[in-house]
Amino acid sequence: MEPDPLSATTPVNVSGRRASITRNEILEATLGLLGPHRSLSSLSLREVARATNMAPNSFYRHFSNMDELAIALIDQAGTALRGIIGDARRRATPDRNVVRTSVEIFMEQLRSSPQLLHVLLREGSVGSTAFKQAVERELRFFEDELCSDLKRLAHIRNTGLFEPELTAKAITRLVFAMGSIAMDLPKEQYALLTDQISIMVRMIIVGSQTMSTAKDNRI
Amino acid sequence: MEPDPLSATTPVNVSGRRASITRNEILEATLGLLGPHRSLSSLSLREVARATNMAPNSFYRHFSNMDELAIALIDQAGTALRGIIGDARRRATPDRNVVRTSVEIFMEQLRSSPQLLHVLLREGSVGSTAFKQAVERELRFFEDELCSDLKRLAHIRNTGLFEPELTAKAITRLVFAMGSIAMDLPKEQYALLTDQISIMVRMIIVGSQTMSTAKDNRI
DNA sequence: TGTACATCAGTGAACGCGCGTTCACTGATGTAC
DNA sequence: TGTACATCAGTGAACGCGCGTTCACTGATGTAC
Repeated sequence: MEPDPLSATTPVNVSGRRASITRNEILEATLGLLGPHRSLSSLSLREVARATNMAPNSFYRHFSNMDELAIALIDQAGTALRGIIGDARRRATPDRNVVRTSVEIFMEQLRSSPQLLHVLLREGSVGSTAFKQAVERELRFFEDELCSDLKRLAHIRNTGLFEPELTAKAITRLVFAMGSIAMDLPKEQYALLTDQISIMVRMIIVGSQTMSTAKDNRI
Repeated sequence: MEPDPLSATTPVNVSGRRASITRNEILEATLGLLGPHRSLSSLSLREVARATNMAPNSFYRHFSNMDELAIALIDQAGTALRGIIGDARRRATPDRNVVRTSVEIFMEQLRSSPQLLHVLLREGSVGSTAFKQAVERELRFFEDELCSDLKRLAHIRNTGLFEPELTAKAITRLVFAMGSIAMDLPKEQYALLTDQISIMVRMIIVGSQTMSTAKDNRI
């Protein structure tokens, strides 16, 4: 017999009060609210409170406003995703094509935890300045890591690379833009999109290599 | 002497009622509300009504809800931008580099009427399904037109093109993603961004050309 | 071990506000004769 | 030209609702002695 169905999952005192609320519980609950039609900037403080099963004003014990929560979530998502991609990169064998493999990992992550990527793919275009800067910062981390990879790869293969920073930026932004499209498509199309994105990335890399040896790169 | 300051700009009856309100007035007023921190999906019906200087319920004489207005605005923005780019393309001389010229026109449009581009650059990731489909439709128009251009260009220059559709899609998405970044930067940096975007586009095109003649395009 | 006390995370109740939407009204405009 | 009437775009007032934020309270937990 459960008088309150929530008490089965949440520790509750005799007074009916939540025993304790961790910052992470709030972040997790907020992630769970994100979806194709719900972005961080469209969430209300009270929605987050309901999802966390706490009183609305309890929110202020952990964050001073929704912007602060959003930024915490963006930082967390960026760190998590870079960790995953970094791990995969370090495990990558020279046998497999590195571009293809990386795009596959990215798409797999998109499939398994879309909310985490939602934060990085879709929140950058709206919201407060601090908000957008947090997303930009995370994207630049990706660009920097990718840029190192590209340089190392070019060195190994003994090919040149035209404007490595721009190449990395183009790849990052394009992959994230395509990932944003993917989020709205049925999962059956992920394989097709993985192919398409891989080809696109390959075009940029091949273009960069070719331009590094060309005499005339006037644009 | 103006008893009501608004009557100086808006025809008002003796009863204090707006003489007439056109659909276009509402669209224009809505565009004026958009900015770095304000997207279509964050606007309220009452905000639009205030900006149009009409009673909130008058909104329903023109649109059945905010989504309908948003879609009308997206269609209008897409048509307008394609017109501008199409004109410029037809006027382009073979002397000037076509990529560079097109990117310049795009960036100039971004500078002169950011609100119009805002609708296409930033509204695609949030909002209702119908909403996002409207943006996707407009972007595909761009892709199609660009694809024709690329094929024609390749034919003239007698170069190949690997996967023209994908090439066009990569360019479109990348340029729009970079344009979205540009909207938040001071205008002094537009020249720099124009350079960067031009190089990125060039990388994709050169990559596509190179891959069309390569034997091994495994990705 | 037991007692007194300080701290502070969580909360119920309340607030004022802007929101989307409805209803019935009004008065300008067009139409029939 | 004048009159009677229908239409309908624009509106004032009102509604119920969810919102962010505040206040004072409570009771669990840690600390001093």
